[in-house]
Amino acid sequence: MHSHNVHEEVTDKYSLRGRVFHKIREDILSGVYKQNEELKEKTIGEELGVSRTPVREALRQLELEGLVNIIPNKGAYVIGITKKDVKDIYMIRTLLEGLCARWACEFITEEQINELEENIYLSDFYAKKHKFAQVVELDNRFHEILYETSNSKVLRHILSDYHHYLQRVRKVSLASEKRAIQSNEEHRAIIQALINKDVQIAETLASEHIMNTIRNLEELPIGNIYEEMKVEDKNAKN
Amino acid sequence: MHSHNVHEEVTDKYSLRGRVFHKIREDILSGVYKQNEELKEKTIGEELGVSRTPVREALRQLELEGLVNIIPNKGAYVIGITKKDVKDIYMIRTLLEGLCARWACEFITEEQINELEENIYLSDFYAKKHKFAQVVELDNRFHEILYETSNSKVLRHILSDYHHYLQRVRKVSLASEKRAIQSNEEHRAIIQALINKDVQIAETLASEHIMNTIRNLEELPIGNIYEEMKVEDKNAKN
DNA sequence: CATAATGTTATTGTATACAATAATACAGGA
DNA sequence: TCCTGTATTATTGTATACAATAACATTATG
Repeated sequence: MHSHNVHEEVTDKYSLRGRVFHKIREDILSGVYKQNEELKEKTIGEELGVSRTPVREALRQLELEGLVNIIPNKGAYVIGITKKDVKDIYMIRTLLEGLCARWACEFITEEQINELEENIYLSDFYAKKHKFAQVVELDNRFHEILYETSNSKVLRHILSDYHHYLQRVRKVSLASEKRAIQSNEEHRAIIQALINKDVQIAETLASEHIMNTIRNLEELPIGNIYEEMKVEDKNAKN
Repeated sequence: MHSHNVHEEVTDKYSLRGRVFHKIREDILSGVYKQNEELKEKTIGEELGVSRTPVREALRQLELEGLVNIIPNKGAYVIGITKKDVKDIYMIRTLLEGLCARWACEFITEEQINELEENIYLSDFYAKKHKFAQVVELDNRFHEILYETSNSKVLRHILSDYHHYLQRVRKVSLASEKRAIQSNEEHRAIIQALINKDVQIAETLASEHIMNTIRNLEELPIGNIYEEMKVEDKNAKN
């Protein structure tokens, strides 16, 4: 998950290494590779038509991202994400999104407000048409903008990491018109608080937005959310 | 900064790549390399007596750690840490250490309590003798144990990353008997709350402990804390 | 038959060779 | 002089070769 890094996301999407990195990450997060599956440099390299070198670099990075466990001289294994990880991340986000909104009150720009408002408008449109892929994409964008408005590289980065990490879960969460519309309403309320520069309200609404997401997830049949999240083996620490 | 990863710290300290990685990281965090300094694969490899390959892998990882900015086909540059980053991390930690203490109430073990109590006892001893290096080391250990007691891989990891990241700053912070002793008192109070399983108090005390650290830092002459943290160049985003 | 030793194979770890790209220096012309 | 184009050099990007290690199978031995 990430790199809880105080870092820019500079991993070039267009270099060979960057492409390999993103490809493997997507395949792990979307369940193509299963828990504990071994990722062999040679095999992956052949699949993607590249040599072992960029694959190795990508795997080393994924190790830091926490998605892969590398045992020296042995191999790289998929770590994946557990139910508890998901729950913990949502709890952490509840706090940090609140902090983000608090800071945003001070730094948000006219331009960002416009972009956020346009985002919600579009999202309503797609939600009503049940085009949930677009809704998820817009939700991504909404939060990314929000993270920018905090004016904090550190906070933006950690939230961005977590948000991306939960991509798969969110796809389920937003796949109903009711929740999608409700989510948009919550977004709208947050923006209004930011416009009013009402620090307390903004923080509370942003926190509650995440808590509502947790609640929404818990109301869904568990199987749907976590079906690809296999039980960890006995070596897993937490 | 780091990988805000939901990951195990598996980077092997004893493999070539691992050693190179840790060496460069330490050199960045301790100020051997300055802001924006270019890190050349060949040069570093020669200095450490290894080829470019492990250096490259290390640099790619440091990119994810947020300590290095890699421009494709150009080079790797030291990012470093700004005053604002430090402040932001402390703000984030204020929230997360509170959450950690809250969770710890449920999961802390007898053994962990003993280890924490021993830790404080020792720390007082060294503080009175003005052996501040040991005090810092024990403070590291104290917080690491605390993070373990949260029973959350995710939370432990992010807090661990931030804590390590601020190593350099904390060395200044704890370098007075007064602050070191006070810090120990705060630690003692936190443990007592954990023993009593008083969730509310534990959370508050843990949060306040971090806030006190910020306050303490701000009372020190700025130069001491940040002297190696150079101004970012115009390309820096935040 | 079970087990230990050994040889074989597969896989990762590291070094190096070559290709692609970017920075630099220099020369020529306006 | 200043600008521009070109050649040279330095550096990174990728592929590959070789070394070290681990996993596996096979054989020998009790």
